Amino acid sequence: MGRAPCCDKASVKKGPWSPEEDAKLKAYIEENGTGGNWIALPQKIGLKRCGKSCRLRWLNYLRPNIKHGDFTEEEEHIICSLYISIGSRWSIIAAQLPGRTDNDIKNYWNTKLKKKLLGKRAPSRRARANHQDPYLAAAGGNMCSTSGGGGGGGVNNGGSATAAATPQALSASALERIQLHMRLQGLYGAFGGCSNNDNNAAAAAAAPQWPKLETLLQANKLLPGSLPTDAVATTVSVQHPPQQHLVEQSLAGVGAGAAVVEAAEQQLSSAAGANFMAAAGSFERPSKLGFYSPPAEAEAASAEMMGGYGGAGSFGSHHDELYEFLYSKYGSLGGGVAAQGGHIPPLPELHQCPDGAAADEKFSTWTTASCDYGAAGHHQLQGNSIGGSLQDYVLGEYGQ
DNA sequence: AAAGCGCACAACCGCACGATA
DNA sequence: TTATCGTGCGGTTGTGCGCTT
Repeated sequence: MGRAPCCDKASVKKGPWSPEEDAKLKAYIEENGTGGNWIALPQKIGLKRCGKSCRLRWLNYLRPNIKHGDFTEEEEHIICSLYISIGSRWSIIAAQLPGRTDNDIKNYWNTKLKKKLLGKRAPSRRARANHQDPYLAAAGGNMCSTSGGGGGGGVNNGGSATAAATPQALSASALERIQLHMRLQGLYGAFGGCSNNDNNAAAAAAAPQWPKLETLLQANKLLPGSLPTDAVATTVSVQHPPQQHLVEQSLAGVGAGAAVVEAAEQQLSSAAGANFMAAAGSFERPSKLGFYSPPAEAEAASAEMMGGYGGAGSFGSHHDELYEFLYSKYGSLGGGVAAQGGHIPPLPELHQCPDGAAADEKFSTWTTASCDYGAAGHHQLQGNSIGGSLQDYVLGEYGQ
């Protein structure tokens, strides 16, 4: 038995909202709130709209303190970092950007930021149906393989990879995240052995370093001088104090640890942070994260990864297909090849929250750091080594 | 001038989840 | 325990505008 539709589709109005409808909805909610029932709301105020449509209109457009357009460089950086970390969880990303809606960020990513970072044009709708993006192919397909035949792709399927975690099954989103990670790490330079010269050249030509990274590095002088530049990773720390919402970006080098992050927070709090603080009150923590439930194997990996933090049982860990793929490929999340003499150093691991606070809810990520929603404004940077595994994967496939 | 095309944004749709009866 | 409902999320589609040919 299918579920009943949320409203009578025949009698509800669709399409753009009129100013009158907006005014009605806004006035009512400002006066009475939603009443905890979006479905019933349109009837109460005489709108021929679906409750879900009302909710969307309010959240994305009519709500106070909504910002549209003009994303700052800091916001772009946060979006990019979080996209690599957690994928297309737009509501979580939006929660880090006060005044921004998930829809806004999603649109901005799909129409501008992705192209800007990956140096590609979004395929036209017409072309989407049967066009494979060459860069995605570079990241997860057969393009650069020096050993595989056709069809199977250039990814080693050995080990304990399961069907669900095979590279063929990796989504475009996961492959995009690999690409972005590589690009931010400058890993495209490691593709010397790539067999497809045309695509390799295209990738190199279209692979500018993450444009804001160097700028931020120079502006904030966060890195110890001894660190190699390609050891840089981006991290994002997030703070949710009750009275303020502060997002800070930091750049941490290998071994720099909490002190560097803390210094970054101090340096940036007067700049980027101030902008976010000005928007205090407009931020709502997502009440539901909708995390994908991992299989037992990945759950065990979580416990391993979270060693020292009390095990998986104390964490609301988030896993995704990329995480599972890397785990199935390496059996653990520690960097191996790259860490043991590879010319690209492992990513930094941050094992300590800058303020040492406990967090009540966390989601781990496969990148170098994750953002946690902490109780009472606490926050925590959680390190892991998935970035190392990712580098192993990349180097193993393309760089050797 | 008009058609084609790409882009940006708004809105819709289906699904999954949590709450509750 | 199960069915139902409301809500939230992410992917997709619709639409209007401006630019190009």
